[in-house]
Amino acid sequence: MEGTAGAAARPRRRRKEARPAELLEAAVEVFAEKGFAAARLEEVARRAGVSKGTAYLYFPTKEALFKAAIREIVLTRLAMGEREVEAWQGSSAVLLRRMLEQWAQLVRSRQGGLLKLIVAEARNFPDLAAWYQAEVGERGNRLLAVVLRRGIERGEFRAGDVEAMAHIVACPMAFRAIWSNSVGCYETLPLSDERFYDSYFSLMLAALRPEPQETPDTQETKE
Amino acid sequence: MEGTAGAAARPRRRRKEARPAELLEAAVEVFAEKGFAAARLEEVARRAGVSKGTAYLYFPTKEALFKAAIREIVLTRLAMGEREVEAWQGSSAVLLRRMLEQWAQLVRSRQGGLLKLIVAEARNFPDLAAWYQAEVGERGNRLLAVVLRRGIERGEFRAGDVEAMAHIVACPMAFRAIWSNSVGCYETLPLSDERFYDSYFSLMLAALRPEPQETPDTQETKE
DNA sequence: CGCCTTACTGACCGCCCGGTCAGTCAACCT
DNA sequence: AGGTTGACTGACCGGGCGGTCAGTAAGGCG
Repeated sequence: MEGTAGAAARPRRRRKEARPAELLEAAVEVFAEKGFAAARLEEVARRAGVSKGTAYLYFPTKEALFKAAIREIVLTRLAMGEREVEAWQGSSAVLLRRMLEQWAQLVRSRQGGLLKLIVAEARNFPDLAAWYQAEVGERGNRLLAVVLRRGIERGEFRAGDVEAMAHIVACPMAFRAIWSNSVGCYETLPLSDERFYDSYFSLMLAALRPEPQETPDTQETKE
Repeated sequence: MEGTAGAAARPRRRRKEARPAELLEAAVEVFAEKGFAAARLEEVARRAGVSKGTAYLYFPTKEALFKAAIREIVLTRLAMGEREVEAWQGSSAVLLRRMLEQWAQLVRSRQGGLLKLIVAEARNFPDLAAWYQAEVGERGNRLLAVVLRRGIERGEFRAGDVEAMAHIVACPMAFRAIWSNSVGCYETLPLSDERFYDSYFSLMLAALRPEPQETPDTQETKE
């Protein structure tokens, strides 16, 4: 926070402890904005309030800084969600909605561009892609699947291929995370947050609703 | 096709007509793989079976080639869809499924990485982002909305915020288009195409299904 | 068959940025 | 205060790539 703002006329100061975190935060911002290759280390350093040389005191290469930034920011978020799911007492629909809303909040934050960054650089950093898929993608999906399974057992949701359903339920959020931090940055999104989330939750809950007792496909075509 | 494959020991040939298209195709491939900044013009030229100098005979700068490639590839696809929707006679659910399947096919093609490319470079090329949003994103969404509106009028789908619903229905496809051309390139996707599409179609059709006649939200409020 | 046009080549240039390191000065110790 | 450490700086280097252009030969024409 401090590095980003007060870069002007700063007297040279020694702050060994705070530097790495400031650099990582600045790095995620710049990398998410420009992509790895187009990002300039001098700009990362400037936003962190130090000179380029300083960055190299803490990270040996541009690539190391890049990977450290992603790993650093990503962790510790799912753990919170996992704890909440375990402790939850109320209805599964509300739990589901709560989780998605927390994700939405993350998307709007400073680090919202992270998923886009991963996607953009996956083919240049296959090891990073594999790590992300396993450690974040799959783990998040498992968490959602737990919620769905719980809802099915309680009779709130209809049964089905739980993991696939979890994945598809997550897709609109994931897509919005990517889109609103790329194309949506310049062209205002055609769909307001409110309309998007209203329709999103209502469609997903409708999709998960148990089948009606009679055959579902339009016995009488109303009109 | 010819440029990509037979680059070895090619005798120098004059083919003024075919060059631009070959260069554009190679360009989309390389740009989608590496991103704009990391892509090398020499590699684009090599895949098109020519030398770097030749590329500059047809496109003045790297950026011009980049934008031409995207615009070229993107167009003429929606028009087909629009014609099909207009002429369709059968059920809206089948039409919807057909459209999504055609999109899925496009994603698996050589140009599948295009959406990922747009997303990755949007912040470096704001004008391109705006153009894409308006000319492709919104137009595609309008097309889907037409299908939904048709389904609602025929009593096949439930009413609602049609444009928002169209957007959300499209999200899983869009996300898969991006993901399978980035992270999914190296880590095999945890969900097979078959499972994904099965659950996708079934969830979306369930979401669009008209409300049951009794009050939808669990007549006895448990919890 | 020889000449001319021009599509095509690839060696070359200059800039830009990742990475280095000799020097500087803030902070702490005594 | 003076000395010492080591966090920090920024000028510098070298390589790599976007972009150029003088030269080469394919192909058409008389």
